[in-house]
Amino acid sequence: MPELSAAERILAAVRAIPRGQVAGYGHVARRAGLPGRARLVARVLAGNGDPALPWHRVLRADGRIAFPPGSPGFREQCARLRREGVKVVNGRVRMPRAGEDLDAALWRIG
DNA sequence: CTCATGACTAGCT
DNA sequence: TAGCTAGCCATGA
Repeated sequence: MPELSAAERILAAVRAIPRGQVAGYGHVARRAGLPGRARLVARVLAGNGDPALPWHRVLRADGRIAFPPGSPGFREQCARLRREGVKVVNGRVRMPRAGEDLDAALWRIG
């Protein structure tokens, strides 16, 4: 039998993001052993059914929220991030200089 | 099979 | 920073 499915690994990677920190779709995919599958990560998140999943900690590569500004998802993600102390300005998260040693795929915020 | 769509990226201007 | 382009990948019509 196969190991964990791609979706399972992606969900695990998302759950591994510590509170108050965020990661990009591409980084999550890489962390899940699926390099280049950022869009797959998006699909999985869109179809997840776990309310405890910290999906709001996943952002686009440029630090922007992936939902259209003003949409329900956008506002929800914004609210959740702020609740964790993450600064969100204009639908974008303050990113540290994208150092190369961020192989942890996590960006410290504030 | 082809075409369109999307919670994506990287590169260039 | 912002806008545009091409590439990418899974799904569904």
